[in-house]
Amino acid sequence: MIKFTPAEESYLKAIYHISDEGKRTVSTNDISFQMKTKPASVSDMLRRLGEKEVIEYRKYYGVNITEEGKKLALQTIRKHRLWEVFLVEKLRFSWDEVHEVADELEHVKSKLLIQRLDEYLGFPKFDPHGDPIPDEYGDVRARPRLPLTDLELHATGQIVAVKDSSAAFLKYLDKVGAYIGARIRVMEKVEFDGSVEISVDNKKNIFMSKDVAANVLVML
Amino acid sequence: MIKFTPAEESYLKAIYHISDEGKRTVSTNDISFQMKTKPASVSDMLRRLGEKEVIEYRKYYGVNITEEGKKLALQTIRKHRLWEVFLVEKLRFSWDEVHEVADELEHVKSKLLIQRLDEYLGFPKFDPHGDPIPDEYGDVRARPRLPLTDLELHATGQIVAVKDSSAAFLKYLDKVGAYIGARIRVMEKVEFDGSVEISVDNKKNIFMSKDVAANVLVML
DNA sequence: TTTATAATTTAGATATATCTAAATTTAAAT
DNA sequence: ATTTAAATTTAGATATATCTAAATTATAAA
Ligand SMILES: [Mn+2]
Ligand SMILES: [Mn+2]
Ligand SMILES: [Mn+2]
Ligand SMILES: [Mn+2]
Repeated sequence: MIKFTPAEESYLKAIYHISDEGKRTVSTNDISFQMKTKPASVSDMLRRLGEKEVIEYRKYYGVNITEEGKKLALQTIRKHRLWEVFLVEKLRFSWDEVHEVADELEHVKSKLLIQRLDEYLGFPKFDPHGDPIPDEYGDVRARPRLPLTDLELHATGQIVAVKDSSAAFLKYLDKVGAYIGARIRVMEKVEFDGSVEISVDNKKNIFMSKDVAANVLVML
Repeated sequence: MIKFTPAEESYLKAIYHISDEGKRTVSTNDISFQMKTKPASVSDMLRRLGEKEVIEYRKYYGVNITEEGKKLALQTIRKHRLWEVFLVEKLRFSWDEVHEVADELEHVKSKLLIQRLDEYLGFPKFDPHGDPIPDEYGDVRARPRLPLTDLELHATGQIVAVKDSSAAFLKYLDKVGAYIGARIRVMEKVEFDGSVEISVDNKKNIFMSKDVAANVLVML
């Protein structure tokens, strides 16, 4: 069994996430941006991850994650999301406080720990941001979801996830009263700036700029 | 605020534990043994910890932990023991499975996490091995405890902790039916080899070699 | 097709954390 | 008071993970 350092796991996770956003090949700069490290540091890491065969690395042409790499990344993502559920469900963290802590907890090495945590949490399928939790084999069943901006006028749906998980964005959603699970209806669409007005749980109405709405993911 | 790496925290914890066993001054070799690293590595770390003023380091003469260092060590010990309680109480780990995992979890940096964990666990005062959990200011109220070997014939008491926390020893105690909280009475003391026979909860009798009994700590 | 720009890699530096082997110091024995 | 042995430190090496500055490569523009 090859061993991976926390840094290697984090880079691999980043590469997986970027791949998952549609890009087949991931560039050094993409990773550099995501990881907040310099491109030079990324190049060095890519060489090492390539040697460990979790990515295919062609100098100057970017990387593709291998099947082996995907599995590993999904294990780390699984741990990250389970810990996020734990922090919110058991330790009363708010959804904007969990990410940094989960980024540390995800590297703790113990298979038993994660099995038991999963069981203790009741085998949750989604994390506090609505993202699916891979099973122990790395299988993820993503539910179909689309940005709120794609909904037609008068369409109804349910908020199921957020695209941006930054504390700032999440706190803003809290403030206006948007949350995962909320039943919504598009009350108005402003052509001019793409902003929308939605009703939440048939109770209150919320105005959202296009930027905000684009980061709110819904299910019909 | 000076920052400390996981390795620095671990060394400091080791130095604290060795100091706590009576030694005022801790030697390089003592630390090397405890940390399972070479004396050369220890010397290097001591230089760094000395610069950060958590220990007083006089070359060739060993180290003394400072007040600042003691505080820091106790914070790490607090985290370690709270996580051990979590693993046993919530995740059904056995007491011989928790130490290595807690050794990783103790380095996760989040004040809120530990506050909430403490609260979630109901502010436990002792870990699964009977060791006291320092409060958030580093105060420990150690209960008086003595090795089972010190008990007189026919004396009664209660098992409150173990001195050796190795998996092998803990599993052995499980096997013979000794546990923290057990009410015991010394039924026989063998002069020849120092072994003892004790009754547990007035139900069953256990034979213990001197070596085992010396690592079982009791309260009268 | 040449040239310029942007992306990327390499080289060399710093910091942490470990090791082995050699040098040094302290403490014990003669 | 020497000598020796044990403990400790230093020197030099390796591995990880980062950086800045310089060199290289690929791609877009002219
Ligand atoms: Mn997250
Ligand atoms: Mn999440
Ligand atoms: Mn422990
Ligand atoms: Mn313990």
